[in-house]
Amino acid sequence: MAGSSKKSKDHKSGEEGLYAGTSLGPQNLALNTNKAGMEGLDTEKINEIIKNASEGSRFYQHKQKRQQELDIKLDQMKEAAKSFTDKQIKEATKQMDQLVCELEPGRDLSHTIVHIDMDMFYAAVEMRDDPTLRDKPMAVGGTGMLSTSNYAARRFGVRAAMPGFIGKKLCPDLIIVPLHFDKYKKVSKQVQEVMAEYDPNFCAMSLDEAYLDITQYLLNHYQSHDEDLDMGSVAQTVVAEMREKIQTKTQLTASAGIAPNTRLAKVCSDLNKPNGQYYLPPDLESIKKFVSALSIRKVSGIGNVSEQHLHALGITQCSHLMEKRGLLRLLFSDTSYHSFMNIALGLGHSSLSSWNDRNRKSISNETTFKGTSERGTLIKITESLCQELADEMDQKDIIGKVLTLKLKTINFEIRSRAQTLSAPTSGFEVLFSTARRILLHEMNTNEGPLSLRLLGVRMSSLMNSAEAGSSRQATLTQMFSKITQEKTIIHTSEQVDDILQVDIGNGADVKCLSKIEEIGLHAKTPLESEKLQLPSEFLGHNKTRVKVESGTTSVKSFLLKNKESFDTRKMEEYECSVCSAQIRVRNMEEFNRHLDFCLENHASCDSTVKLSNCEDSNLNLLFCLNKSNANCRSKGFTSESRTDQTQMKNTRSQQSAVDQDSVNVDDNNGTVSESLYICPVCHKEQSSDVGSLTKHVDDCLSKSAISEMLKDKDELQGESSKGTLSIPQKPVKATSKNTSHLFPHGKRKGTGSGKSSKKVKGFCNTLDRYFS
DNA sequence: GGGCGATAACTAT
DNA sequence: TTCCAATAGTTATCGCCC
Repeated sequence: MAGSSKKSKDHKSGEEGLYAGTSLGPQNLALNTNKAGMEGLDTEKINEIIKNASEGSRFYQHKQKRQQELDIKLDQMKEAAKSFTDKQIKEATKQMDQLVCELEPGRDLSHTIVHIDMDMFYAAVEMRDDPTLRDKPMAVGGTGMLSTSNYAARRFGVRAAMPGFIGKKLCPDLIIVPLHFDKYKKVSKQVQEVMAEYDPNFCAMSLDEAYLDITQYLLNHYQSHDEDLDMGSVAQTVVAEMREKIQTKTQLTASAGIAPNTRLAKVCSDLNKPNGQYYLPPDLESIKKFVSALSIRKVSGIGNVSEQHLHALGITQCSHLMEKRGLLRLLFSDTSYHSFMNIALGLGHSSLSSWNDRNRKSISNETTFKGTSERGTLIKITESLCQELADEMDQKDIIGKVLTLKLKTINFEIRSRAQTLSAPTSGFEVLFSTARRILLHEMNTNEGPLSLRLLGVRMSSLMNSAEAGSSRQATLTQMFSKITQEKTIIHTSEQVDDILQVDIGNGADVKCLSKIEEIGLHAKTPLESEKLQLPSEFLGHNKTRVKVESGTTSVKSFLLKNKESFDTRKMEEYECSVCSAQIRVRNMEEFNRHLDFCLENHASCDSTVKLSNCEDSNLNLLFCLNKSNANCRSKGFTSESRTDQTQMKNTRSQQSAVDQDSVNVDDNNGTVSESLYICPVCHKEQSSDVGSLTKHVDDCLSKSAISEMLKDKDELQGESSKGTLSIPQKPVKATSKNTSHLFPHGKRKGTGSGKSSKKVKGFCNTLDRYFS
């Protein structure tokens, strides 16, 4: 990064806009020299080469645009900074002093935290295995992107996260070795074996990086025997010994930082690289001295953008954070200025337990490809991404509830579109149909053809599938047993609206449900449980939405008794601008889903009638079934009325009522190439005869279908370990596998505050990761 | 107007 | 010639509801 270069302009004045607008190109494209072995380089020359190699490209233009946007923000921030009165700054400084008083007592100097970082790990492994590479500039990766480089290459400005072709421009003799992950994993395991001797609960951050808390080790091996020992020296000896063991075992060197917390240990490990270590004594005086001289960019969590924000205020080293604390308080969000103060004070995690307890929050799969706008190709890529993601989730026993599709246009603009599924799943079918629907919607609503170079699928709101599966299984089992007992459930299409959703936590707010399968029974208090005649295991779900079936006698009587307190929403009718049908919905969200569906199907295949497998495909179908909507039918929407079967048969050639996920879709034009009928309720393949299908749908929605499901109850339990539970439209994975990895539902933290107009918007970073 | 869920966007390594 | 990844975590913002 230019910020640490002696020759770069930003060193002249922290108030200047760094490289922005200079002949060296946008600041966000400048070489980041914040890496061991990259000190004292001729950054001006290197940046010129980078600029020449990139200029004119879409990537360069994108970076320029982003930098211009950032520059505007930086200017606004500087203006705002100037506008504050002395009184305001004084007051803010006082508030920050108060914050310091609150933070300081949390300082814990009793732990000895070690950060181990393998030197140029991937490159070192390759050099070890091929001695001819040792004295030559080399990097590991591909022409697309380099993962790491050796020190000889770093002298030319070649570093990680740099495209290979730029590396070649900087150093024509650069040797690029492809990645061999299996090898790195093996070596990493060897390193971890050594670290485990010193702290069995060490926290691996990646293949080449880990934190250890050696406090207990020191106590066990040294302090308990001799209380007069200089524990600082002992810690250094122990860490040196550990590094030696690593080297003996792997023939690779490691560097280490020893400090009272993780933040400081991380900074320290970088100071004497390669093959060195740095010890920061656990006393306030040493820490304050160490931190105040520290460049802000050396702190983990402060990257390019954060650095530019701070530089704009004249803050280049950590001591400036303390000096300008009043400004920081006035300009940044609560989260940000809290983080800055923690950094300024040299605070961080002194225990690794909270890190070890971390749960995965999301899992994703993405790929970059040659830019294309071809629908079929993009759908194929999406499909393969979903398949891989589903497999990985199955392997890890995870299911998720929110699917996010990430798109990067050929101009490097990134978009993400998320959809919350009605039930957590890892099922490929749901993932793909949802991702595909989002993709098609984006393509249809984009101005002009949507050309993409990257697609990604991400699942979040994760939970452990075994855990979720067993609880859901219990719920369903309970539900079925209740149904068997009472035998009063009536499910016909007309009675779908009778399925109610009771939000007990909010005082029995009953809403009509459209989906019969979305049933989960929970009660908040014993009284509510009693009223609903729910088994005790449904207790304790605070403010949990309760979805009940009106046909269940006990529930029904409860609902009737309390009828007046329920606010049953009315359906409203809107005209769909795509299919011109009058659509009955409960809210705009439902209507939007209908619109999405119509847009997708109308645009992708005019003459082909399809039923989307979108979340509300049942709903869409039911609306149309009930309304016999001619408009829908004529506009390519599955709308055959069951009272109009003749007409439906006439449209059979139009592939009525098919589920896209289960038919062969010719992805090049989005039309259905083979006729297969899938029941939209139970998702099972049905006879290709439309009349039979219609009857089946009727049956599926009726009592007999429920009875059939009841018969399958035992089977459901028995097959739970096989995976997908075939409940209508709810591919919920119900596995009985045991796993030690628990994934409780990732609960969102409160939303950001600090909405003052003078706050710098968009300043969000991961600083707070380092504070619990 | 605060709490909260859903979604988009940003940032880091 | 090529023309800048993959993965994950956090924060911002909006809209709904009470």
